[in-house]
Amino acid sequence: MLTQNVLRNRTAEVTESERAILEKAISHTRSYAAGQTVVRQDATVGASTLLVEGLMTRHVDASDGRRHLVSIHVPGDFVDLHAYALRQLDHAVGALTDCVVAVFPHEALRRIEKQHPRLTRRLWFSTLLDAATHRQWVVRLANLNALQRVANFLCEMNARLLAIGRSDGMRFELAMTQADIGDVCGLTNVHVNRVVRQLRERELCSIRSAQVQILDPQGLARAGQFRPDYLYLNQPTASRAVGSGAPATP
Amino acid sequence: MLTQNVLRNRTAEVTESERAILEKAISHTRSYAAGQTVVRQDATVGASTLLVEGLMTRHVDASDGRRHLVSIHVPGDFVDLHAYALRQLDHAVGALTDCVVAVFPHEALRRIEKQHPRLTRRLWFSTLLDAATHRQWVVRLANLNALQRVANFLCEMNARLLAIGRSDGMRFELAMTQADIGDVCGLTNVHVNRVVRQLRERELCSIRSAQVQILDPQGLARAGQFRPDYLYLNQPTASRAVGSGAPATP
DNA sequence: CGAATAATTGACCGAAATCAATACGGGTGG
DNA sequence: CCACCCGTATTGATTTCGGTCAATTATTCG
Repeated sequence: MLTQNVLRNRTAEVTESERAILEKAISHTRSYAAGQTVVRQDATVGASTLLVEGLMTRHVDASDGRRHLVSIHVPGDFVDLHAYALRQLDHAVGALTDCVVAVFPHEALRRIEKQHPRLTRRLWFSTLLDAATHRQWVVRLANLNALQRVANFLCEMNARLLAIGRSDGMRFELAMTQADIGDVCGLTNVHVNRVVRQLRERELCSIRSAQVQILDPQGLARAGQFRPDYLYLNQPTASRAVGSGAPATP
Repeated sequence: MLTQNVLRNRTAEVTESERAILEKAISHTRSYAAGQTVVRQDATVGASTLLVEGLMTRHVDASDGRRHLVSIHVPGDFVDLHAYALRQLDHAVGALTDCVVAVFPHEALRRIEKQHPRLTRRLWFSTLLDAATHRQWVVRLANLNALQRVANFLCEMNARLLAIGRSDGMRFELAMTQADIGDVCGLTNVHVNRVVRQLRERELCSIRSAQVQILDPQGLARAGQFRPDYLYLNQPTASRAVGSGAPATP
């Protein structure tokens, strides 16, 4: 069941029959090794990618060889669905870890668009949630300091992985190097390292060999000013809003 | 003709008949004074807003009173169209300058969705372009220094205003304070001021009483690593890609 | 085991923030 | 018309956060 996690991390849960329709739209699956480019920037693409296993990035290759991350994806994410409408991508798609993806030819998506308006709407909806995540990244980068950014990012990944059953809320695998985290948070690997140490010293969380152990969920969320509602996630269990939420005197 | 600029800044130009359909979906127009909140965060909204005149922001109100900008909008932008599908907003919408907006009740949009799939697709498309702009903001914040960020932002605004006829490519009005620019670029007002001075000294551009005068378009774009293709804009005239574009050895 | 990759730590530097004071500009009201 | 005010812009002095450079230690994996 390749689509087992599709949209599962999102408020709009797909039904069983919709899942079946999606399964039929898959032309094939493919594996990628960590570091491989899945879709080259500026390529005109004829298919969209559903991530089944692993982590993928969306990034811009800078002229100096650096890689500018704009997005990270977990299993169940439709990585480049928006390419279906945009035709041309403004960024590249790559495998951050070893990955398995399911490929949806745009032709099949076009058929779905014609025949299943309800499902189509959900797919579109998921692109809007991508945009919401982008906005969270903007806030993180523009307004938080190094420690806050890393804490915030770890909370985000915890929430997203929790929604697809890849985290129990306290512990999850995150196969990213400190340099990768730096790319996400706009920091150097060296400084990420220092921040990670601080998080450990403050007993908020610890990272050891790609395992993130959250010691103080509330404290980590507070430290990262993390508000899960941003992501419009299903919260299967715990961790609702943390910092009192928006007061906003009317 | 309130919708005169709608989607005009985008690749997908609407036809005259589509414009007429949109006009009919407007329930009323409204004016807002600079600084006013148009949509409060977490409000459930029943209408979406097309900006007709002025500049609007999308932002998160932080607990410390600061305002975290995630987006800026120019005339012709459907500011919160995505709220139509999301129902609930993850951020507030505000008037940065005095504004005029056209209000589209979601009921009317629902009618359009039923009867005009082609137009519906264009509207959806415009939300994807919002996401593309978000991605550009992420890159700007994560990877550029202060001078590059401001230069990049000015190029973005120039390109977007050019597309709707509010810039001639060399000069445009930008009714933002240096503190506002700082909110966009993740900088303090003080440092924005220093950067603006540098831009003037390097003869790239000058800003005087809300008028941006671009002295060296190529140089400014280079300084800001600006690539207009990000925004999927119609380029009515000049300024195609600047820095050779993606080489990407296959 | 040994090579490569990743993490860690220290010393030093530099970009941007902070704090603080001053100048400007344009609108208001006497 | 001018004086006053308030928001904005400007500039300097100082501090701090994060980057850079460099070396060392762990891990991982073939």
